[in-house]
Amino acid sequence: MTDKPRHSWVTIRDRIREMILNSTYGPGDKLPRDEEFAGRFGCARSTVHRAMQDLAQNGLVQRRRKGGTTVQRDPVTRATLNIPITRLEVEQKGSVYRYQLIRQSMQPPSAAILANFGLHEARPMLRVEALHLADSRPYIFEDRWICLETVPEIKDVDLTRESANEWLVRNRPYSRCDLRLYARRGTKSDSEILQSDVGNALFVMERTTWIGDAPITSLRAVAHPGYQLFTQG
Amino acid sequence: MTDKPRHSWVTIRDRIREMILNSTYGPGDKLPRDEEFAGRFGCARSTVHRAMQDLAQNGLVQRRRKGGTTVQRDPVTRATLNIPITRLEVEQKGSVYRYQLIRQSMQPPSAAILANFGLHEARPMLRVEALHLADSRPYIFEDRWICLETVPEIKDVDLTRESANEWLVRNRPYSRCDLRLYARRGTKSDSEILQSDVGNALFVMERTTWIGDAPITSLRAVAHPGYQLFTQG
DNA sequence: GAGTGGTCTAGACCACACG
DNA sequence: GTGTGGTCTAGACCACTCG
Repeated sequence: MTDKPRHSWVTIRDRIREMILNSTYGPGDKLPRDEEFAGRFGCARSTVHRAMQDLAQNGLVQRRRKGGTTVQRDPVTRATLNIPITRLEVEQKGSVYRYQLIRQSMQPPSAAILANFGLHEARPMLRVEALHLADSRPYIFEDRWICLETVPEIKDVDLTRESANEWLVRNRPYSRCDLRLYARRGTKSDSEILQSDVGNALFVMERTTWIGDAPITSLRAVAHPGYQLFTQG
Repeated sequence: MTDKPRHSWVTIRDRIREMILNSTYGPGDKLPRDEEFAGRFGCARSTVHRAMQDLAQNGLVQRRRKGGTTVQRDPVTRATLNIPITRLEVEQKGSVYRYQLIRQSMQPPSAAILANFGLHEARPMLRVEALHLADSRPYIFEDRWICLETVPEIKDVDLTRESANEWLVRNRPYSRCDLRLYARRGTKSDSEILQSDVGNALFVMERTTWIGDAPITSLRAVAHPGYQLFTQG
């Protein structure tokens, strides 16, 4: 039955948030300086800073040096997607995972892939097409390009045994990730690979990653009909 | 041409990340204590803490009191989606936004909505069906339920003028948001509202929000064919 | 130039989780 | 119990940016 410490940054955050909610400070308003809040709450400035850091991260306020802290005028809904390794995703659903390499070859990247990376000149890349299966049924088909300059070791990996997805996630942390999600009607080619009806609604995820400025990989993953992507757990 | 301060937490973070990348510490390995790193780098422990906070947030390491810091065994790709107010999304694309209220009524929530909220008993809710248009073409159709106990003021809002989306985002910050994304074939009803062909692939976003434990709203938004959802800018 | 947030430090204590 | 991360403090200086 212990109370929350009066000066915990969580408490401070909730108090400030409460003031925003009850319109003590409305959208676009400037909040008091951190130091002012610190004095008012009887805590250290750094505690207010920690609270503000959290509010800013959740998009409720905006902070600028000299400009101060303002209540976000047009809040955005922020949601964090956790995209696990496909094998683990399948296994966590209690299904048996299987993986199948379809094609693998060195290719000059298509214009679309170059655009994803924001590159102006072609670089040597490895293209890998593979299918992830759950209980022997097609789960996700991925068409992936890997930059050989950034990831030369990939040439020595046996991609018939381990998926590029898994190897990369385990061995090549990225510093930036672009994501694009959309729905698409299944083509004849989709239907053959995913064993689904032509014209079915398919969920598509396009993902491009970099380490620093160096491109790592860009892929289009097409999921089986019925696939859903969630936030959190 | 100023160098980055030797003890900036960003520098410390990059150094630690580098050690993880070059396999000084591999997946599952335990990292030295923060204090150990601090001594090694010649900085304060809190600086190491700040660096670790960032690495943990990006899913590269996992931290536990007493258990120490370990390199994440199965990294997850984390992507943050920014979902703006629909009106702003449309306007930022340079299109003219229009909004159309289709239906509005008090209704007992369906079982699916109750499940979204994790509620066991029905509560009074307002159901709002509305269409967002871009350049007079259907953009997103939303079917929304709003909990009247949590948001009683919504009864006094003129939803023919302002969308529930906009009013809620501006006036009801949330503390928790669940998101579910998937693709679905358009039904006859979809095709009429969105003026698209029956059977088209539609992108669906289901979103449920709470403030504390109190349910705010739960909605299903169906986008026009061709809609894409991005990360960041 | 000057005001505000961002960071770094050194030290203290707390809280959780493992043995 | 005990070790580790989490937090809080007080103070100093830095860096961005607005006027």
